[in-house]
Amino acid sequence: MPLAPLFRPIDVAPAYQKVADAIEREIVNGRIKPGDPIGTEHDLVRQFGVNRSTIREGIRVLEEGGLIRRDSSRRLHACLPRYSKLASRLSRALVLHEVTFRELYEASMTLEVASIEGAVERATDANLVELDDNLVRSEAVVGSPAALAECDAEFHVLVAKASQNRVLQLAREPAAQLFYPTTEMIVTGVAEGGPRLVAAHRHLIDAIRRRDREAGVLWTRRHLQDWRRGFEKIASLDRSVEHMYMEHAQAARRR
Amino acid sequence: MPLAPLFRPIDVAPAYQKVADAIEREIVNGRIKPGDPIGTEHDLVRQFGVNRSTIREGIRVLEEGGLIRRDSSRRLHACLPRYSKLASRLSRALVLHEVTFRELYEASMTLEVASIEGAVERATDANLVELDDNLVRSEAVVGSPAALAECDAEFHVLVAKASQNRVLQLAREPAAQLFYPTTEMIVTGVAEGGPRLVAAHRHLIDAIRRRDREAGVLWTRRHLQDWRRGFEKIASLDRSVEHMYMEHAQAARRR
DNA sequence: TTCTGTCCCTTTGTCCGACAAAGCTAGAGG
DNA sequence: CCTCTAGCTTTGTCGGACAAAGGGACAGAA
Repeated sequence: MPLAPLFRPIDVAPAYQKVADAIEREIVNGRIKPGDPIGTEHDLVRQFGVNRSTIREGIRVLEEGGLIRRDSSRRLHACLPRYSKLASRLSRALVLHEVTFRELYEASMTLEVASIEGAVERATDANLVELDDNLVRSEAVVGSPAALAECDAEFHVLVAKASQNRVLQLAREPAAQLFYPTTEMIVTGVAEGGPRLVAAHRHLIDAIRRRDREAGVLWTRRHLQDWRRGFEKIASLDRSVEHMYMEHAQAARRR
Repeated sequence: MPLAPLFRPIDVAPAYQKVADAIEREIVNGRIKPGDPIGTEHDLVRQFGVNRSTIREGIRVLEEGGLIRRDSSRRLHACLPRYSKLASRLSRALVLHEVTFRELYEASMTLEVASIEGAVERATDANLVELDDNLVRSEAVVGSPAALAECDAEFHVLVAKASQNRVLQLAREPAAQLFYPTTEMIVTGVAEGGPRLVAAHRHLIDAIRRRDREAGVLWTRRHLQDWRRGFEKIASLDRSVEHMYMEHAQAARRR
């Protein structure tokens, strides 16, 4: 018979973890604001009363979590975690969990439609300028799959941004990052892929400008279905996202 | 006139970063599989030819990224990043970016509807057993706001799980984590809140069991609108998520 | 046999001290 | 007032050290 649970496990976190937690707490509850400097390592050594090596391990944890950064002069300061970095963590996780392209497609259908709906409703003139600019650049590289795929990824980021909904913006990003490399492959393999992609973007911008929700949703669906048709010429939707796709996300994260 | 670009910038990442990158690469591209042991710190010192302090800093980075863990005996091994941990990173970021409850509500409306649609279409018997079990436990604690809020959070995780779409599962989690504390406040403040919540869950399970998509979407909408009405009795939807809400997520992550 | 206590080796967490390289600062010199 | 150089500071890395805890092997007790 197992023992009755008389004691709860004791909290014995290593010192570096406690250092990280302490600093994190100050940032998350707002006592340290984004941009505020954290002291030097030596300062932290004095404040926490532990060795510099221990402090440094704690700093690594916070740095990886995106809560603190070193500016150009390597001084530490608190900062707002950046979406693209967080999203690439998630993309990495999705790859490791071997999600299928079907899951990506289905989730993106939902998320991109929601994005366009928000954009149609709330896009500002500044958003439209960015989108127009993206369209011009896309048209210029319609013959170059890699560059076009990059423009496509940026386009959808801009649409999400135009929705003014940061939760949505963040939620769609991981899946979108995994789409990106396949777009390049599809545009390469399917002759009319590039022009169709740019045409869809044009219709989407138009829908946003006219605040025409129906058209926005319609063209988003078509755009994604185009991706799907193109993808299915190359592979099955039930294939899991493969490891090699991560290399794009990795390169993006390092920037 | 600027110099012709004769040289590319040299990669001058610090050693600990290179260590982390090297190990990450092996895990992400599949040469090290989840569960595989990483060597001891001493092994890594030998392999990379750097000091143990440097190795340890690299390990912290990977640990925080969720790519490696220490098992009960503190030995290192690769592992699959856990959704709840990643999601709480995102929740933390959303709090720091001071997103509004309106953004949360709008995004969740999309994500939870998509979840239920997937669940209605693909839920297995095992999923239904879990949901039924959750319902029973919810009914038992309908008078206790904290416990009920926890059940509610779990319920929606289970629905997302039943959708069999892990991308969706991951995408909805950050917003859901921020909902959780407010649910407790609402159930506390609004008398009929608890019973209505449980009733909605019952209808949702019923819709999943009958594979009735319309009903599923309808009751998800109602459920969320209930939350919204309850929330608006307490505060404005345009208020930003506040720092104190993070404490729940923090506690969850530490587990 | 099965459990327990002991000894030893390994591994981790932490500490100390040190040093080169790069940034920053302030005073010297124009 | 501006520039340049000589410190001082800070970071990244190194080497070595030690206590605590885990794991394994082994002997003795129930």
